[in-house]
Amino acid sequence: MAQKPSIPKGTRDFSPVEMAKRNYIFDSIKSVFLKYGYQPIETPAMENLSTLMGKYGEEGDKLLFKILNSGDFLAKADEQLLADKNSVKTTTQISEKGLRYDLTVPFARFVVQHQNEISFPFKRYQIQPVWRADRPQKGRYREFYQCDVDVVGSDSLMNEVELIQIVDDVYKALNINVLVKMNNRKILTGIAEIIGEADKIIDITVAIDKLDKIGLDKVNEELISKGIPQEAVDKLQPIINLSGTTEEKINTLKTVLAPSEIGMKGVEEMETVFSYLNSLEVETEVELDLTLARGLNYYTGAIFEVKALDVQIGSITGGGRYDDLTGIFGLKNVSGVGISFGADRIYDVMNQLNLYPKESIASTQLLFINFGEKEALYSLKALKQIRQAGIKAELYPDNAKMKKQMTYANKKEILFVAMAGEDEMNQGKLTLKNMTTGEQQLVTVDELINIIG
RNA sequence: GUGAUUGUAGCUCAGUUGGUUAGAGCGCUGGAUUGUGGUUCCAGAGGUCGCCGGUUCGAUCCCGGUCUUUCACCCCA
Repeated sequence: MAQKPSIPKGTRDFSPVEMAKRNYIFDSIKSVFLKYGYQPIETPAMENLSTLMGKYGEEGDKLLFKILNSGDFLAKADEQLLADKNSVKTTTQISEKGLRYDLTVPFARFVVQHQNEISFPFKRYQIQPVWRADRPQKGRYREFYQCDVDVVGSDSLMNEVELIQIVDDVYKALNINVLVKMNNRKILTGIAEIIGEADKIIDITVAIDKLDKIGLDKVNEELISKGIPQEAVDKLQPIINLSGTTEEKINTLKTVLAPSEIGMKGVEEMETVFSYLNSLEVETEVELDLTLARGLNYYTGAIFEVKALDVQIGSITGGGRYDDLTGIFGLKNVSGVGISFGADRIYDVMNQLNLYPKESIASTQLLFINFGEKEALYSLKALKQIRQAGIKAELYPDNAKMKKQMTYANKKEILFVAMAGEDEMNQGKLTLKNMTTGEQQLVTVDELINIIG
């Protein structure tokens, strides 16, 4: 027990059965991305720390996994800093690489670095793991997969509409009922403006984002504790409590936000997106939710979040518009919009609701029993033909006891077993056994392909 | 990072108010059945009771530390 190997906290192994399920999810998502003309890219697991640091706020810097420099990494470290146990400053001297924290920042780096090879608008998708040094919890891991789709180099709101269509397609394909929540950072900025607290925009959004979880009273308490005057909090109430249809909400916002130019711009953007969604008859429900804030600092326009309706879990997809992400890396005026599907949470939802089609997770369909060298060769020839017909089939590699071979088929949930011994070989046929019913019949290879395929 | 919580066979869990050989079910291996699995019956293997240290004549049990699990906060997919 003690000597047993283990894996780091918050990481997981995936068994063949789990991989079949995960691949079904990845493949479903990927095929939707491809259908809309997005192209895949990959970036390294590790980035230079200078690329990563400062992009996710102070909190994010702490959650980055840092990689120790190779060789005698302490040699270059400042002795005074070491003596002072100054972890933050020492880190910059002994570590210059880190594991990626998300796919968006590496993508921004990619776009800037390859700007001359890329023709804009650039539509890419990226499915890779990311790492966060967070404390693991349910649905929360230190290594998990993100499936990102982004468009950069286009301001058009058509992109926002397209992303929602993609969400609609993906979750229809996976058979998960979802609700899309949408908001706009400009509206939030406008709200902060009209209550006269423009500089407190982050505190305000972080607080009202918690409305669902902690309730109105606590949200107001938090606002006050962040130094927002009671008067401003009062002014905020009708906006936080905004209800009705999307149309009604937008109309209310138009009057409330009239004094704020940026706020009105946000309302206008939302109106445009919703009108497209209506005429395109997107089936998934899309709701305007002003309490949706998303902590990320770089969103500037639309903000999305997708929640599963039948399972209690955090958001399973999120994203938004960021006008100046590449700006940090020196490329100005390139706007992007994208969303990220949380594969691991989707996996949890799929498992709980057991939504996998049988075919998607089936492995071997047919097993040949091994009776010895001559028989195995005969089976192998049949197998070649059977595999060409697209049937997943295998021969048991050893001339083991029948019972062992049958048990193997059982364990692997193989539906058919084929037996070719002397009798069958003489007739040029095979005995095919259906493992569910127990029925057996003597058939030719062609007949077998017909039955199984 | 803060505060809790968990750890006994491959898996799910009993148990010991500190005392000789720590149990069950499932699974695994072999046999009944040397061309027939999933049912049944019989037999067997498998544990330094998470790890390190302390208290004690003696620790799986008590104490401390550490790692791991789960949960809340923070933050987030």
